[in-house]
Amino acid sequence: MPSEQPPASQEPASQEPTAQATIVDVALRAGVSVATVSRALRNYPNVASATRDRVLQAAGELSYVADTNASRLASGRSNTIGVLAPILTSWYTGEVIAGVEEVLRDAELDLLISTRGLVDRRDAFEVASAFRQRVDGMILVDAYFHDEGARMNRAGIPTVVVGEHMAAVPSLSIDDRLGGEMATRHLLELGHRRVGLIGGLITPDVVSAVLDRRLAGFHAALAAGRLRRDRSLIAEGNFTIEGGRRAARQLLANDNPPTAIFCLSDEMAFGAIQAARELGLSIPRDLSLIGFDDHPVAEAIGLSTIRQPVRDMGRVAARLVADIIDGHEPVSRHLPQAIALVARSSTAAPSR
Amino acid sequence: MPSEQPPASQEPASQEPTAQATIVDVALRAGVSVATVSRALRNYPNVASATRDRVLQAAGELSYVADTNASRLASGRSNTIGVLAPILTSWYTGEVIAGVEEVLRDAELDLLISTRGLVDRRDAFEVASAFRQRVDGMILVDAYFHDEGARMNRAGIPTVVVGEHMAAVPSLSIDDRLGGEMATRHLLELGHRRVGLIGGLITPDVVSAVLDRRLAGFHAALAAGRLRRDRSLIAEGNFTIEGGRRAARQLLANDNPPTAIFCLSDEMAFGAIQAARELGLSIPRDLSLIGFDDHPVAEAIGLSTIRQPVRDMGRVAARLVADIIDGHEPVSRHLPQAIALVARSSTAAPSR
DNA sequence: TTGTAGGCGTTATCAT
DNA sequence: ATGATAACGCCTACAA
Repeated sequence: MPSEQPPASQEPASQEPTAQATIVDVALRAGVSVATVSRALRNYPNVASATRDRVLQAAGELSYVADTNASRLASGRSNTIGVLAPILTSWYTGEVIAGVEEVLRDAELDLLISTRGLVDRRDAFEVASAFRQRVDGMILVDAYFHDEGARMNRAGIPTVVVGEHMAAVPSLSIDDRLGGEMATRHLLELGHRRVGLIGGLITPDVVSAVLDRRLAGFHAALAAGRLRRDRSLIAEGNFTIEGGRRAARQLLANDNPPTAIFCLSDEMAFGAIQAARELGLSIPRDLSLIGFDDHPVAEAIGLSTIRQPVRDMGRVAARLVADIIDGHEPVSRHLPQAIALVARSSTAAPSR
Repeated sequence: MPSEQPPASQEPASQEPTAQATIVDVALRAGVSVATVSRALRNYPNVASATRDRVLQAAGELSYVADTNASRLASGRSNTIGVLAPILTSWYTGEVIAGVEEVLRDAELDLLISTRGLVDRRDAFEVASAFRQRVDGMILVDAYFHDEGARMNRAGIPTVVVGEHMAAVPSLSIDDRLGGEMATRHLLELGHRRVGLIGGLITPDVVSAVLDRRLAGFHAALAAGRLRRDRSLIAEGNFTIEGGRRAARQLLANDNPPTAIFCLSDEMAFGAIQAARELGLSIPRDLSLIGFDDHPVAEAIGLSTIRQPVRDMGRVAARLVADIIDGHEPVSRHLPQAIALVARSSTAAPSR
C-alpha cells in the first residue's frame, strides 16, 4: 500500500536500471550517512539493528552492490586469489583449479587465472608482478615458478605451491620418489625384469624436481631388485598423450624391448596404449603398463596407476592461502599428500 | 662504477622495495605531471617522444605498474572478461577456457572464472550480476545461462554463448542435430539395426537444447533407415564417465541388447567401454561404440566419434567479445562451427 | 604538447 | 551508534 508517491527521480519509468545505484543513493534512501551504510552492509557490530534493517532494505530496493574497484582501492584488499599454471589443459591443472574454485566460491573470493609456458620463465616473472597488485594471495601450480613464489611471499602476498615440496614457500605435494618406487616395485613383483620408463622433460633447460624424484624412486626399486640401469629403457614423453605414444614406440623398437613400462603420467600411458595397439601388442599379455595420477579415464580403461589426490590438493591450497591472508600462520610449511597404488588390469606377470 | 652516491631516500638499503611506486613518484622522477605520465604510459599520440622516453625510463627505474583498481575505478573499464561455466572439470569446459585464455593473454585482458551448478540457475543470476561490475564482457559456456546472456547484453555488457545457438545472444555452436545424425548413420551403414543411445540430462528440470538436437538427429537417422524408435534403447549418462558406465550396463542388460551405442559425449563412451570390459564384451566385435567430442583420449584408445573444434570455439568467442567491446559490431549473430565424423576402431559391422 | 584539478565509489579515521 | 571527511591512485576534461 503505497501511502505516498515517491519523488519521480527515484523510479524511472523504464524497466532497466539506468545506472547502478551508489552508496550515496542507499544512504539517502535510508536516511543515514554513507559511512553507516558501509558498516551496515559489511556486518560491522557497531550498528543499531534498526538502522541496519533500514539500510538493508534500501540497498535491496535499489539492488545496490558495492563497486568492486572502488572498494578494493579504498580498502587495499582485492579479495582475489590468483592461480598461475604452466598449462591449463592438463588433467592435473584442471583438477587443481577445480579444487581451488570450490573453496574460493564458498569464501567469496574471486579466482584469477593465468598461464605461462614453462619455457618463458621470464614471462612468469612479469605475470607474477602484474598479479601482485590485483590479488591477495597466489597459488602456483608446479614449481617452475618457485623463485616467484618466494618473492611474492617476501612481498607480502601469501603464496603456496602445489606439486612441489619447497623450502622457501609453503607447499603441498606428494612423495614423488616413493610413488616412483611403488610403481616400479609393483612391476618387479609381478616378475618383470626389463622395465621401461616414460618420463617427460618438457624442455631441456627446465629441471623438474618431480621427474627427478620419480626417476630416483624408479632407480631405487631397480636397485632393490638387483636390476641394472639401462638408459635405452628410458624415453621422454613430454607429459602428453602424443609424447607418450612416441616414447613407447621408441622403447618397443628396442632390440630387447621392455615387458613393462612405467609412465610418469596417465596421459602418457594413454599414448603408450595407443602405440601398443598400433603395434599389435596386447595389454597386459605382451606389455604391462602403469601410469601415475589416477585420471578418471584410467579407471575406465583399467590402467594401473599411482593415485594422487589432486583435487584435494587444490582445495587445501586454497584454504591455506585464505587462512594465511586472514592472519593465521600456517601450521606447517609443507603438507604432504597421500598416494596409493591402484592395481588394475593393465599390469600382469610377463608371458615370456 | 658508482660515480656518485644517490640520495639516500632514492634507494633504500634493503633489497625489497618498501612500497609500490605511484604515478606521482614517476612524475616527480621524470619531471613531468601525472597526466603526462598517464598518457605516455598508455601510448597516447600527443606526447613528445623525448618526454615519453623520460617517463618510460623513470617508470622502469621504479618498476612502476599502474594500480589496477585505481585505474579501473577512474576509467570505468575493468579490462577483464568473465567466463561462467556449469562445471570446470569437463574436457569441454577446459578446452573452451584454454582457447579463451590464449586470446585474452595476447589482448592483455584478465580472465575471471566462475562456476555454478546447472541446478542452481538462480545462483547463476547472482553470479552474473556480481560479474556485471567487474567485467567488460562475458562468455557463457553452455546455455543454462542464456537468460542471463540476454540480460547482460541489455545491461551493456557484451556477452556471447558457447555451445548453444541462441537468438537473443551472439553465440557459436555446432549443428548438434547433424552430429547426432552423422553418428547414427555411421552405425546404420555398418549394418547395425539395434542402436542404443546414451544421453545425459543432468537434472530433470534442465532442458538442454543440445541434447534435444542430438537426439533429434538420432531419430532422424533411424527413420531414414526405417528403424523404429525404442525407448528401452535410450539411457541417461549424466555426461560423466561413471554415468556412461551405468547407462551402458542398463542398455546391455536388455533382453535384446543393442549391437551399437551412440554416446552423446566421449566421456560417457569411456564409461561404456568400462562397462563392456566388465561384462566381458569385446569392442567392436560384440559392441560398436561411437562418442562425441573427439577428446584426446578418444584417439588414443581408438574411439570413433564426432569431432568438434572446442578450443577454437573458445578462441573465437574471446575474440568476438573483445571485438564487441572495442566497438566493432559482430558480423553475424551466430558463428556455426564445423564437425566431422572420425571413424576409428570402436565401430565395425555387427557380428550377429 | 603539457599541466591543473575535479571526479570515480569506497573505506577508514576521527569526532561527536 | 553515527556522521564528516580525508584518503585510495588513477583518468580525463579543460586550460594553458
